[in-house]
Amino acid sequence: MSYEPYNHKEVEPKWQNIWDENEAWVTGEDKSRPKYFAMVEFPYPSGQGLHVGHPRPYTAMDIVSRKRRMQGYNVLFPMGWDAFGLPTENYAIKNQIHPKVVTKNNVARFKGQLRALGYSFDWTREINTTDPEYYKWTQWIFMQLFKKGLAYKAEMPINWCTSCKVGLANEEVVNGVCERCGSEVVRKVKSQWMLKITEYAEKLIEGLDGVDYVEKIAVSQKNWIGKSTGAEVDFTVKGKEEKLRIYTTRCDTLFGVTYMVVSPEHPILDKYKDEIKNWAAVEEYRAAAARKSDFERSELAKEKTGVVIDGLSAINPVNDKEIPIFVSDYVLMSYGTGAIMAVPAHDSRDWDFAKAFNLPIIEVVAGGKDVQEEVYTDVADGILVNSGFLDGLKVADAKKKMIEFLEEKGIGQAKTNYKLRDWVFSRQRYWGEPIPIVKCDKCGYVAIPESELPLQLPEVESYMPTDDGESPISKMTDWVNTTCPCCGGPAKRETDTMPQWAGSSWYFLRYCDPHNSEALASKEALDYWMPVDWYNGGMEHTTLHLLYSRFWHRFLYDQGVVPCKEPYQRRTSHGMILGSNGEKMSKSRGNVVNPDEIVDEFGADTLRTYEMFIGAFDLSASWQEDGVRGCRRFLEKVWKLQTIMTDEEGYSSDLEGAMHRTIKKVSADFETLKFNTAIAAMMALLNEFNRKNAVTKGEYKTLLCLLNPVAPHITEELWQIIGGEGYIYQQKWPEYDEDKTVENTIEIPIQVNGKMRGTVSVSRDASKDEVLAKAKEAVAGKITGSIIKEIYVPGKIVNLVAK
RNA sequence: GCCGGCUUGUCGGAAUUGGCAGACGAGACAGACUCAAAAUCUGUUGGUGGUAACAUCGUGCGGGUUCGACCCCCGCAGCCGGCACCA
Repeated sequence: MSYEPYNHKEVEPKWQNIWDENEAWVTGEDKSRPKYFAMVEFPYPSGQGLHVGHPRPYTAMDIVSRKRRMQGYNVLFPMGWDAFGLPTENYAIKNQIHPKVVTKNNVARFKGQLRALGYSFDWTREINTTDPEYYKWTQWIFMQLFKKGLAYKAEMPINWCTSCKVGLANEEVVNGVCERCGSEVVRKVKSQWMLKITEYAEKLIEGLDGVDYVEKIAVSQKNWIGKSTGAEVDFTVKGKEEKLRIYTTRCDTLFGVTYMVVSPEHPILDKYKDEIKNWAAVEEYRAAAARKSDFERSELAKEKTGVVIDGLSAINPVNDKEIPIFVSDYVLMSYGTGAIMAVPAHDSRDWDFAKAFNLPIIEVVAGGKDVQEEVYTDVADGILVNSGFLDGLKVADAKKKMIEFLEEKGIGQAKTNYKLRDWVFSRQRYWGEPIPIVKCDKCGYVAIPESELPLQLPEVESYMPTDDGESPISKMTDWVNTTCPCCGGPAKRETDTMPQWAGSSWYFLRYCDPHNSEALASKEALDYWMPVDWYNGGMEHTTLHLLYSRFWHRFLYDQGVVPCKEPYQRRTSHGMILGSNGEKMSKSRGNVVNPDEIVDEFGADTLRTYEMFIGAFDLSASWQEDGVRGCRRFLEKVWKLQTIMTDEEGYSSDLEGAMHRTIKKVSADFETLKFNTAIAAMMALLNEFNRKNAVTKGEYKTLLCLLNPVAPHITEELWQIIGGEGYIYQQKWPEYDEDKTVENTIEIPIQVNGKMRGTVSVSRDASKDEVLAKAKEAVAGKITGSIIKEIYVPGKIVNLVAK
């Protein structure tokens, strides 16, 4: 057979064009076929273009999508752009180019790069969060949240980025600095739009039961929501009617309380200002705390600081003991009630604080070491002591009994708390969705009529936030001044915009029906396509994006807009691709690899194969150029098989088992994200052909079909060269026969006292006695003493225990 | 400090989840082809001892459970990631 060396520069564009002409990846309209909705996280189209990290998840889900098509599913595998965001805006500010233009250019670049990688995205369903026809529905969903009371304005201390001049959600503050720009974050009071995600805390926990998320993702969702059950207890302020309410998960330790702590923002301080003798010191402490971010206040291994409130003290309601009250920044106003009871014997933070301030430590759970020397927190099996009516009880029983007592006396009650906080939804920025609300002096905040959606971004002269931190839109008085939809009087539009998370919180719905102008998607489309069957994304989104989008989706379900409670049936995550030095790729480290160069030199199929072969999909992996070369070599060997191909359509008898085993392994590994071992299995099969120096046409075809999802261009070309029917992407996924995956004679390892001493060949259905007899014979000279125990795991191993 | 994850040859990484540790790839070494090199092909390749058969050690460290442990349990160290001292 004539043979030309493999030229990826010809073959890859050729097939990309043919797929386009054939509309090979346009989603089928036949809703009687079983559907499969596979989704990757849509990218933010940054100015840097695609990074080698992007193709890892895209290739993985492309493999799944291509396999599903070959299995006969109607596949929806869409792509879009999460295009609102700060880098674009910052670029616009710097260069005075409209962010719309910047976005358009970046999208064009990304799209070209993705095309060159041969992904089977259905581009007829492309979406862009900055398109008014898209954000019309983002605004519409916000409006529904507003109408149901889940969007509200609140004056509250927020995280304020001194550089971006925007408020950040707690979730967006990383290591005490702004997640996006790295500048210092301080606390500032501002009126913000908030979304009541906390109202959905319980539903968001429950929803995890019905879906298939990778364990660690489900765990981080739960930890983030942070449900805890405990009790609220009222302590009396001595000599006053005033009650100081605390939240505790350890109400069994109430007898061990030796002091109380309130957060620096606690209202009780201002209220009794005049009676606090050391007010100057308290005020100074508060001022210092206000300058710190939550993160700094919670910084590790920090010395406990605080000031005793001289002039106020509290009475422990269970034993009427008088105890001091401190103010300290280790207590946060944003969790619980902003005040705690301190039990130094059994809480390490309280213990540290008590040691620092020389406060008494009273043991109330026995079982640890001396609590004066060491805190005792792991009290699951502990028994209550020094605790009046709780003495002798186990911790769990003591909790129950104490709650009964508190409720009976009216001084406390059981209470469930969540760590989750409401979502700060406003940004004082230009490049985001306008919030479709006006403020009227008479009517307050009013939603604009739905018929006026989309509320489009006005053109502004400068994208720079104003010095007072208001959005640049606030200067557009023509746009800002409007009439109240309620009373017709003068009103002002909201000038804050939505965060980038908004557009990505529902995009999967739009993919189902992207051109619908009547609704975010038709009921028919949603009924058929939702939920997303498999959603893969980065670990960095497992708390923020995932939780926000689940929240919006669950809300829409409650409103009857979507047919299912949860948006994603299965969620997996991929690991990062690191530089060859094992560090994160970054310009400053000089270890960035540009995928364009790899595609140019080695081809898209090689890049795809390498990114899948690089290591376990969910772990980070470091980029090795030698590994890329190895994958190119593999593909070239597959290419060369055409020179040793015979005309037989079937499998040769000596390789039949290997063929069936490989089909089985590759099929299973693609489902469990073990792309690396799937490719290794195909390499091993190829080596078999080369060892024989022959491959039948039937064997070759099967290998090409298995490899096609990973390396679609070269396999398509080879399919044509060897005269396969139609296109390879239209073939059926290879099937295997379970019986043929098992070999008739198997090698059984023989151990003596747990150490390998040899192997024996036996037939697959050999009896235990037969195997043991052979085994003893095989290792006869290696046994000292007599055999006292014989272990045979059928088909696996023999272990002879001798003494 | 808390919560996850990780630690296996020279390197990237496998190991059907308690059953032959090191698949597959890379690198290195040797050979073939070549005037030569590259490419390609073939072979060898965890350490130690031995001509060899083979023996022995070996999955971060220390213990344990088990006929048998990379895998399970207890303790420790190092690295990576996340974090909101959550009472």
